[in-house]
Order: sequence, then structure tokens, then C-alpha cells
Amino acid sequence: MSQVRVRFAPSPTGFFHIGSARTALFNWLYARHTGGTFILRIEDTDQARNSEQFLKLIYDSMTWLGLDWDEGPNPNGVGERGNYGPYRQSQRGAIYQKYKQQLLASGRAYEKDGAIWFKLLGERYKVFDDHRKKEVEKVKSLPVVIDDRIRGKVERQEDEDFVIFRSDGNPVFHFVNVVDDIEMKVSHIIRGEDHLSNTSKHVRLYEGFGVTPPVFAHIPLILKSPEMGQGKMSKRDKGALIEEYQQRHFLPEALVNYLSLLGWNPGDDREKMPVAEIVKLFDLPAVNQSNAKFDAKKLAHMNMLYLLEKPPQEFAGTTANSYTVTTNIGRSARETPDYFNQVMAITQPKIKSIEEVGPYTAYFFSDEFPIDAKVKEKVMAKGEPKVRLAELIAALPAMDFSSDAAIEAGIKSLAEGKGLGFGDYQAVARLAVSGTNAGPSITSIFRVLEKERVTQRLQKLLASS
RNA sequence: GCCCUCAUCGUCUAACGGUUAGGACAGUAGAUUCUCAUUCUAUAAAUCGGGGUUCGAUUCCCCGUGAGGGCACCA
Repeated sequence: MSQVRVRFAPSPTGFFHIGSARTALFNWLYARHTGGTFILRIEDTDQARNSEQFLKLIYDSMTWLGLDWDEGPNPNGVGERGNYGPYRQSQRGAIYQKYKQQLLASGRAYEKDGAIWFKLLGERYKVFDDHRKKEVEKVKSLPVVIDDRIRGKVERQEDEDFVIFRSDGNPVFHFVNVVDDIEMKVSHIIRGEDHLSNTSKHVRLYEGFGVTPPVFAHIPLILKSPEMGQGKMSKRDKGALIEEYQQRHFLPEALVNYLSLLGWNPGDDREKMPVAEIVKLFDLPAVNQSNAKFDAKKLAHMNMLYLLEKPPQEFAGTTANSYTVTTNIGRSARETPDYFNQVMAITQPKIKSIEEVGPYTAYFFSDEFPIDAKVKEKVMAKGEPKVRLAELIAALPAMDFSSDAAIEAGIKSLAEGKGLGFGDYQAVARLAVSGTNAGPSITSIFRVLEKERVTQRLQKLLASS
């Protein structure tokens, strides 16, 4: 029986950020690894900045990534699950009042300037603070020692009383965070290193409530890559939003795998691992202490690896879902699935991301495709392409289109009859049927396009050049 | 300004105090395939600086330096 209870506590005040996703992921991994409980709690006390749109984005992004939660609001936003709710802080006002009264009653909180302050224990003295340009009251309190699972022992002095309820009556983050973690029986707090300095406040609050603090584990931050500048990834940075990866049709399992490797490793050289394997191996002491810079290229590579190994019908399905009926490719996926699947089967081994599939296969789904002028110039300058085109057109009616091998044999025998090679026909034929110089093997393009369309396209190029 | 954290190739990272400092991405050069992509082979690339401790330091300690974070009636 595991008693691990971890939570991810985002606030719906902006887009779902890659750093938040990684924090959610590490919590989820730890919960799944230990057989514990993963809680989603919504920290929506900042009423001015909250929005339902961002709330939905949190549910959608986590669902997309496969980070399912055991307690918290339901993914569709209606109702919630778990025995420690409500799971939205905006609905927990009564609980916060109760805890406030407890501190007031025990003398660990007091009112000043209309706000409620938490009272530190120790001798008081006044000092001028250069930074804030005013005199402040300090407290000689004992240092707080945190035994962090990732950082080791961290000691910090908390030397000023701090606000727990604003003068508008609303509780502040530090207070609600601690109260909720107590109420929800959170056993391990796994969060970003940006909270490490806040932790001393939290520990003092736990003490004030007479509760033993949970285990803390502060994970490193995700920083910008060198070409993006300095500092931690912010919402404005390219590639910082989960939504963006979703829209670009990245595979969530690839993103999860990549993210898991930012600040953690399995202890050997393996990188690409199924999520079940990561769950099995993940543990807090193995998490790194230093911040990691985000590398979009490595993520793209990981995405390609997952794409290449996907079963063909799954790949076709994923691609179909990525394009709406308003596009040629999307219409084909719904109206001529057999044809669509054939195109996807020859495309999958050649591309690196699903967002490439549309442009890469456009000529399969419309006879109106652009001819790359540079490629045309190059192809037409070499040898006698128009003669080859004419020869190919003449040979097509008798050619066997039943398989790639048959087509290859057909073209080869044509070439040999003229004392030429397969390559003498390949480039110009490709230009005619696809308008470009990159793509699946010419034989498979022929087979999928079928003889009639191939003939038409060859004739069209011959006529226009 | 005060406080906290961190420091190995460009990037992510590995290395019981004893290794020719390993792997991956990105570079570069070749090979292969009908193009492109994949794949394969090779190649270049790092222990921030200075002091200690030790027979021996990437590893432990101290000081610098650099990077990141926190210092609110934001979360």
C-alpha cells in the first residue's frame, strides 16, 4: 500500500507552458512509479487573471500528453472526482477561513493595514532595506532546513512576517498552497526550482499549523536554447507552448519522452523509451540538479523516431485526424480511404513530422500542383529529358503496374533497349508526376497514382516544355 | 542590494576518488538506395578559473567567475 500523493497545481492565467508540462509529467511519473495518487488542483485565486479558456487548455493539454489524474476536476470540466475536493481554490474559501481562524486563535497571525500577516517566532528588530528603500521589521528566527529529495539539505533564514490574506480578503498563494496540501494529504511536493526560496515560508506555515511538512523535491528549470537568448523559457518563446506541438501534430509520446530526459535519465545510454518503461525507472534521486536548455532539434529527432516505428494504419489514422475536410488531403482521407492509406504507406518512411505530410503529398490529392522551377531547370538541362519522356509515354500502355517491382522492371527494360539506365528516366518522370525532386520511390508513386494519371502528367510536362 | 540553487563537448547527458572522459542531438566527410529522407561508417568537439585534501580529483573542501531562481497585499 503506497501512500504517495502528489499534485500538479497550475493556475489558469495563461497558455499551458512546456515547463509546467514537465513539472506535471514528473509528478505523474512519480505517482505512477510508486502506485500513488496524482492530483490536479486548480489554483485560481487570482480572479482578475483567470479564464475558463485557459482552464480548458490545461485539461486538454494534459489529456493529450496522456497525463491522467486520479483526483481533481473531470477532464471535460464538468464535476470532479476524489474525496478531498473541491479541487478548485476558488471554491475552497471556507477551508481557508478555518485555517486563518486557527492561526489567529493561536496567536500566529495578526491583522495590520487591513491584511492578515503570518507571525514569525523570534526577537524583533528594525532595519533599513536598501532594495525596497524603506524600514522593515525583521525577526531573528531559527533557520529553516529543508531536506530536499533532489537538492539535499538547503538552509534558509525566513526573517520577515508575510501576508497570508490580502486586505481585499483573498488569501495569497503561499497560504492556500500549504493549506490545500495539508487538506489533500499531499506527501511529496515536486515542483520547479523557482519555488525553492519560497519553501522556507511554507515550512513555517506547516509549523504554524502544527503539521509535519511533506517531502520536497525541487526539479531544475527549462531554459531557453542559446539561439533563443537567455533565461528560462517564457510564454513568448517559440516552442514554449504545449498547444503549439499539438497543432503541429507532434506525437505526444515523443514529447513526453523528450521532456522526461530534460533533467532525468534512466542511468544508462537509452533515450527512446516507451512511457511504461520511464514510469518503471523514474525516481526522484535520479533527477538532475542543473537547469536544462531546450533543444527543438532533439525533440524533432525524437518525434521522427516515433513516427517511423508507428504501425502504418496508425500513422494513416493520425495523419487523417490532423487534416480537416476542407483540405484536399483531409477530404481524401474520408472519401477515398484506400487511396489515402496507400499514399501514407509510401510517405511514412520518408518524412520527419506529420506537419510535413501535407506539402509532401500534395500532388497525390490534386492534379493542380506547382512545378518547382529550379528543379525543372536542372532536370531539363541534363541529357535529353524530352526524348525520355516521350519514350516513357510510348511504353506505358504495355507496362505492368501491378507492383513496384513490375514497374521497375518495365522502366529498366525500356532503358536497356536504348542503352540507358533507370536513372535517365527517374528524374524527369518524378518532375512530371510530382513537380519536385524529392519524394517516395518513383515506382511507388507510379503504382499509387495509377497508369492513367501518370500518363496524363507525363504528357502535360512534355507539352509544356 | 540581500538570499537560494547550479556548473562535463554548441545542446541533453554518463563516468564506487583510478576510464584512451562514454552516449545522443546538432556539425563535418564518406558509403548505400531511382530522387529526397532514412540508415551505415568515419571525424571534430568538454571536465569554468585558482587554491587546497589525496599516491591520485570531473568527482571532496574553500575562494573566485559564470548561469538560473527568489526577495510583493502575483501564482
